[in-house]
Amino acid sequence: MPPRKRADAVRNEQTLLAAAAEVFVRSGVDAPIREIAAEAGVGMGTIYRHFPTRADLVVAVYRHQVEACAEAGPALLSTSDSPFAALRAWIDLFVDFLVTKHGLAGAMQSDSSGFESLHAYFIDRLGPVCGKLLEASGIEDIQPYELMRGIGNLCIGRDDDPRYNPRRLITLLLDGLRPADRG
Amino acid sequence: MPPRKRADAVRNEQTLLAAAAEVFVRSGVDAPIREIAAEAGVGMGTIYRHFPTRADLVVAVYRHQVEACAEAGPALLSTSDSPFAALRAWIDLFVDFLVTKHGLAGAMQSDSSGFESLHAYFIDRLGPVCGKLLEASGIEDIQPYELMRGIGNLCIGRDDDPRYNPRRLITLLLDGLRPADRG
DNA sequence: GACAAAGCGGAACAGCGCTCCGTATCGTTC
DNA sequence: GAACGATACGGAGCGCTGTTCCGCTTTGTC
Repeated sequence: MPPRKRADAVRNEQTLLAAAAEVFVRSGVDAPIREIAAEAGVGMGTIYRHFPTRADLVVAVYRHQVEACAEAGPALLSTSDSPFAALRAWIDLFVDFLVTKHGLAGAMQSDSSGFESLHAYFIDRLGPVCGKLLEASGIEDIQPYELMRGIGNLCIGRDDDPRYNPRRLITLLLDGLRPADRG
Repeated sequence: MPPRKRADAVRNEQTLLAAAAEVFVRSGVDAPIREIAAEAGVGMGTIYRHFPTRADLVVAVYRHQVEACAEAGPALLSTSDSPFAALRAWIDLFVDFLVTKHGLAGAMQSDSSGFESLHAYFIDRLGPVCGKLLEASGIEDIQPYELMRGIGNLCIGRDDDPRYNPRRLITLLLDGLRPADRG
């Protein structure tokens, strides 16, 4: 078994998560590592030891919310009027999540350093959930990966432009998917 | 009237355009300025003098193709079976353009330095064209800005993943827009 | 208290955008 | 073709990033 972690290491990890959450809100998930280190009052080495890649840090900060989103899938399926309504509601949650975390949607598509595995994490955790909802809705025109990536892409960019509302486009997409005999 | 440009300046500008086009293909539109400078065999100062921002360079390289796309709008309208078919064909051209220029779709949404005005250029030049096509198709659910940005966003990301095909999603979007009585 | 082991800090290096100014080239004038 | 101002060029240098690496500190244990 692995040796128990030192107390200061545990403390620092918590401090870092709180600091990162704060900085992500203020400056987006692309914020400089130095800024997060400063906010936490630790050195950069400490960040890299606890979270080797940027994606690790982002995942750690948002893990609870991703988990909640994943668990909401089956729940919605059992409480909604129809499977398709559940799908719509779930996608609403997903979009809420993406648009409230500055730059997260962009980071997921970014091929720049540190973010590669973010994409994979979201797909791994939420893809199957989305798949169940699609299946229950009888939608076979599209795979979960493609739908989620498309939705993620539509959420990219500044959200302060009244001319662009990703939800409208996502609604259109979903309308295109809904077979005629479903609500 | 402005003084005539020096011969070496004209020569360099041409060299730079050719070099940038080459590098954009090889390394995407995010390629380091130094790489373009090296390819052209000039110093970085020369690039910045001719093209003060990155967007200026990108626009200069692709101006002809954007122009062609803009002019294709009215042409398609007069040769297609229906206005909606023209819209679809035009969007196909637009998507072709975006997916063949590595990173261009991403750059248009990028809020990072140098690319801000790219977005504006595309909207200014192609937005009205798209607007005409929407109008002729009788589509009032969506504005050209929103549609173009949505399409652009859907084209973001690596294009070597068989699981994700932006055209499928764009087709769905368009299906959602097509009123029942149109082809 | 002593002593590994674990963890920490931040200097240092590399890559990038962008500026700035000494130098080279051009076009013109005689 | 020589001389000279205007124009344009090159690239060193600055600031900001990510990332590594190692001497020093703290911790847990005996």
